[in-house]
Amino acid sequence: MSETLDATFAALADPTRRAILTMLLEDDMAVTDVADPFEMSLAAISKHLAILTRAGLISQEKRGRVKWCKLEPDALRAASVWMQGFGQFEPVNLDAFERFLEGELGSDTAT
Amino acid sequence: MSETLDATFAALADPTRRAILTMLLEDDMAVTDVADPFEMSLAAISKHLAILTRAGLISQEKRGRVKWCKLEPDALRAASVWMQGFGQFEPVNLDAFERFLEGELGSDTAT
DNA sequence: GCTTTCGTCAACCGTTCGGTTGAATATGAT
DNA sequence: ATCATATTCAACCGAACGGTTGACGAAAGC
Repeated sequence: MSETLDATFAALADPTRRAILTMLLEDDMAVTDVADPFEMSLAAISKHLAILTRAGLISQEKRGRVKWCKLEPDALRAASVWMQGFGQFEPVNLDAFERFLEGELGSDTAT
Repeated sequence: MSETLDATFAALADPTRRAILTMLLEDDMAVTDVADPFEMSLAAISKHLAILTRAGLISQEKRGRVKWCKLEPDALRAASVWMQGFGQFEPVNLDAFERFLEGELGSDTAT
């Protein structure tokens, strides 16, 4: 359990990996497409994806020659709960977040 | 902001440091007392405390020859809010989401 | 004063991390 | 069959990590 937190927080400590997770929020992606926006070798991205997979934050499924990466947000729950234990701050500052979301959904309907 | 998250998550990725934070949940503590339950040199604990301080997760104040360590749970907000973003499964515009987070956390964004 | 306690600093050590390159392995397309 | 695409593997690199030890400075105690 402690090892889970180790792996989760360590995985989240890298900006490239956080960016990857954010990209996967939109949709599942192939490894090559994940790598595309980064100025870094495919092998490096492959390693980052392996770390995210080991932490359980994503899953990878090979279909044909393409390996699809899928966000597994449930893996964040343990870490989130741990942090809530320190919650002198509000669990979620949801007021602002919801206002943000409403503005978002109202203005940008392009997708 | 990205650097803040880097530092926060990296600081949280070590079980010793998480244990220290948990101890400080109870009360402020002197460095020596923090080190006491660990089977590790004082210097090592001192380094861990420096990392936690750099991440803003604790503050240290020297009174006399004793340096007191105090939990600063607000520093967890940035990380917590970031993770909450993965709990909401609306198709969010992520650029706007980033801007939202920056506005939310603007107070602690070091220059 | 001298000594003890508190804490950091500096140098070192082995391991892990984040990246590179080049070769290797599958699978798909022609 | 051949060629191209998708992805990983293996070896390597420099930097950072987590720990140790020993010396050091600053504040308290006797």
